[in-house]
Amino acid sequence: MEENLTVKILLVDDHPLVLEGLKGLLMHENAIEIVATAYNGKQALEFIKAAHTPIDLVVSDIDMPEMNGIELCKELKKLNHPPQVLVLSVHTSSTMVKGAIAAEADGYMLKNASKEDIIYAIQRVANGSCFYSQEIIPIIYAQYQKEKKTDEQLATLTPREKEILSLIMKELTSNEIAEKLFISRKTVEVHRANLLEKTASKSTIGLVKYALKLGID
Amino acid sequence: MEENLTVKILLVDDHPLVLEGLKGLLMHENAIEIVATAYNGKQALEFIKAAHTPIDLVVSDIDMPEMNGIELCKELKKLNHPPQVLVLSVHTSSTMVKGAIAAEADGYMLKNASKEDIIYAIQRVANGSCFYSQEIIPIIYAQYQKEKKTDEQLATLTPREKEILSLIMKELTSNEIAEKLFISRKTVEVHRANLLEKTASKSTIGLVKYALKLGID
DNA sequence: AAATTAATAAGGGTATACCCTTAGATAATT
DNA sequence: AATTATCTAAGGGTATACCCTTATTAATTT
Repeated sequence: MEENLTVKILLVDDHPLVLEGLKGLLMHENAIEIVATAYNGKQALEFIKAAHTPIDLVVSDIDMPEMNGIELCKELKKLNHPPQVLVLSVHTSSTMVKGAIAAEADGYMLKNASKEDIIYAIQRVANGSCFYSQEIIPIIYAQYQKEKKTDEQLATLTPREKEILSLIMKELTSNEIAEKLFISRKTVEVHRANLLEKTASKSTIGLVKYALKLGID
Repeated sequence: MEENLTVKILLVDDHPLVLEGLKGLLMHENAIEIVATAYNGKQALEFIKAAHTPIDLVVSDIDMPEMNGIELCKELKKLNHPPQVLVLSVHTSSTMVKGAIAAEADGYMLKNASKEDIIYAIQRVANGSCFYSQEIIPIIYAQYQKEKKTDEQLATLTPREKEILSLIMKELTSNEIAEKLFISRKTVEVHRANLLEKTASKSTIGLVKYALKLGID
């Protein structure tokens, strides 16, 4: 992409079988050159740092001894010219997916994908795009569904309560809220008490947590 | 999928040209039958509710008069046997994408996609899977990158401060924290004051907002 | 050796939050 | 017509949070 047309790849997986499988898959792609393989993140990182030929793309497993794929990705992205990183994993758990995204991985591919999908993903990521298995989107999706449920709980708050809650969130005291709304401090306190009860909070802290879940900030 | 092999589709878009384009694209797919088209969400919803033939898949634009695609999706998913919904949009903004996900859309496809991708997406969603354009994942991705940045801010908190912050988040008072940690209430208050200063918070409310951003809850 | 940072503790003071109860006015609902 | 929900207000009381200052100890860093 930058100077040479062939994409230089480093494969990282602690299972020799998987490495062999990937090699077999990519062997016939003539725009792809597998420069090296590594058995864990540490080994991969050392190779990249010492390499005379720059690596364009790292395809890495997550579960590995010494240094896992997410840590590897984080370290790689700290480099001056970071390679693209495609994470290849069996995990569909949200923590893994989030971890990879937070580590700035350019792609997250599930290992049960078809040959075609894997080749497609590698080519996409190698070209500077990203690729995420469709299966992982419902995981992020689940996150938003939680919010949706609490959306209905918000409906149980009266308009005035919502108004006061949003002022509380702006770090206003009861006195300041009273002044702003031209009502008594005592009235504000009644609303606060009702808010605490409705949200089952022990203190304003719980209230703030509740409000943030609903996107009030 | 359920009783008939052909997927019954309703197309929704306020631009006749787009409807024509979609029809043209899907015309030659013999597993697909375009049952009807609508110019906005309201029209589509009315059609679905009145239809004798159940609709398997609704392919809808977002920007439309009367009722937009996200509202339509929300309403559709409230039905007893909700159809699959594929949102088709020009928007790459995170609010749109999040909105669609929250509305339980089964797919989000960008309008600049290729013919093949559109057909692939429709078939995937029609089969009960989901499909999201790869381009939208970095949008959700951006969410997690924000967290990463604040991650470094957390490092400025001392271990003790982090410990106390997490107890504050559990709605414990200074007294309760003092008892738990076998230290004086006054010491806890010093830590609180330092936390407020470090996080530039006016009160505990700001502290809670800060902590939640970092995933402490 | 000196300086900085972190954790600890304390006293005094004010404002705020939260608990309790009671109660009037309005509007919507049954 | 009667009930219910909402918003309003108030008094009294306690606990908590937050402000100010000062100070000792230990560990780390310069």
